[in-house]
Amino acid sequence: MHQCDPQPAINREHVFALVDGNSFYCSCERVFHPSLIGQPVIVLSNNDGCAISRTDEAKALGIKMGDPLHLIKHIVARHRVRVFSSNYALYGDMSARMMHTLAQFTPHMQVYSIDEAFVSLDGFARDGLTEYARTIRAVVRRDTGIPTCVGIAPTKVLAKVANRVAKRRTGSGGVLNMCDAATQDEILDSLPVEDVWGIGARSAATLGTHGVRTAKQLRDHDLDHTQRLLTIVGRRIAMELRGQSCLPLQMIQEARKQIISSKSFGRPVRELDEMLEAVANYVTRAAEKLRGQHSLCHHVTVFVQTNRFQNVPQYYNSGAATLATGTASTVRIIQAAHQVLRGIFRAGFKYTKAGVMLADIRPASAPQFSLFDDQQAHARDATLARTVDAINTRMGRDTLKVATCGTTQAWGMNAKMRTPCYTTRWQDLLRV
DNA sequence: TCTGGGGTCCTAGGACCC
DNA sequence: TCTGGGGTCCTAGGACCC
Repeated sequence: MHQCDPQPAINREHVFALVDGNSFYCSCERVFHPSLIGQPVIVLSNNDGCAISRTDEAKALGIKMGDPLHLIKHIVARHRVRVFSSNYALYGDMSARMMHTLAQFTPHMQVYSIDEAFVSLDGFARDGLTEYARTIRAVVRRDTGIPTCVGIAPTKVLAKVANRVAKRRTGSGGVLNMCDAATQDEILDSLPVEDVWGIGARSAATLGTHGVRTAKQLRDHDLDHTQRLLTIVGRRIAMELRGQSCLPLQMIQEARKQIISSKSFGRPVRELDEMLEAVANYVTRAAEKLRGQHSLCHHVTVFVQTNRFQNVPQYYNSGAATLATGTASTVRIIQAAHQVLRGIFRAGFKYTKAGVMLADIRPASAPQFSLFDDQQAHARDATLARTVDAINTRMGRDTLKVATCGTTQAWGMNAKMRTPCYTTRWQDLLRV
């Protein structure tokens, strides 16, 4: 019996609302630059590489998600597209405000990503759902300045569909209620199957060879066959399209099972010394996150790579080390990562990217020491890290750091069009 | 010159054990 | 020619998401 098989004995009706910020990063920029309203705006990925957020006006100019900036320069110039480097401190803070506002409506919500949340509307009167969603939208707009759309449906997958259609249909007022069967039929029939949440290009191609091209066709396809094609994941999606909820609201944010810090360099790196410095910085970020969720890691992976888009000598390598005792100590993890790096680094290449992954993550509350461990040393590590974190929280990131992180970071990333951190740094507060 | 970063889940297959 | 069977654990790779 599959865990998502229908359970007629219970047959509880759910209602999910998916609230999703429109062009979220661009909208954050607009909050602090009202002159951007009505203008084409894009926000770039790290190193000012690709467009990762676009307003409707920018989309209308043909700018696609992930388009490299240097390939759309002509559009940007001709139509005076306003371009911003990404400012994650600002977006993270705006996200927190949006989620805080949503939480005032119900404690039953799941923060799904930086710009969207599932909200449970179980138990609300069916005929008041759309109006209630309009209220939620209006309050988020009023209290944060962020425009949103809301999709309402009996399952998460359908709520995703409803949200997507609400964004596209002007006249929907930003809200679409897909609770009734007739609306579901109509919308799923006109939705390409690859636009369903969880169906990517590969799955869509597989389904296409069996004549399944729309969301409605996937919904009505034989479930066992769908599972043979797309594993249990596909079966769940198909069931959700039928209105049978298999993806529950996850209100608790579980601790991360892996933590990655990887970035392209602002310019190519050739020397081991610079690479050691970069890796030390990446470990510093990852270890901060690790301590932030009160975990220890037992495994660290390091990788280095050259520019895969250029016709130059290519090199990629990765290596890993196991930490006999779990640790969240920046110093200890840097030591391990540096040892791995020395093993995989080859001189003579122009490296453009490196990264660090922490894995085999376990709670710090129950550390397991090996027989020969110096437990007092680990306790000292923990105390040191706590002190450093406290100072950096108060005085700013990297006020205190490990010496191998260097001071110049000449390899660091570019962000030439970054707006100030209006909400998270005193010196960047708006003056009125 | 210039092409993101950080996650999750599932499955298959190998190693190992009894 | 025939070469056990069943279980667990781990890892790599695929697919997808925002």
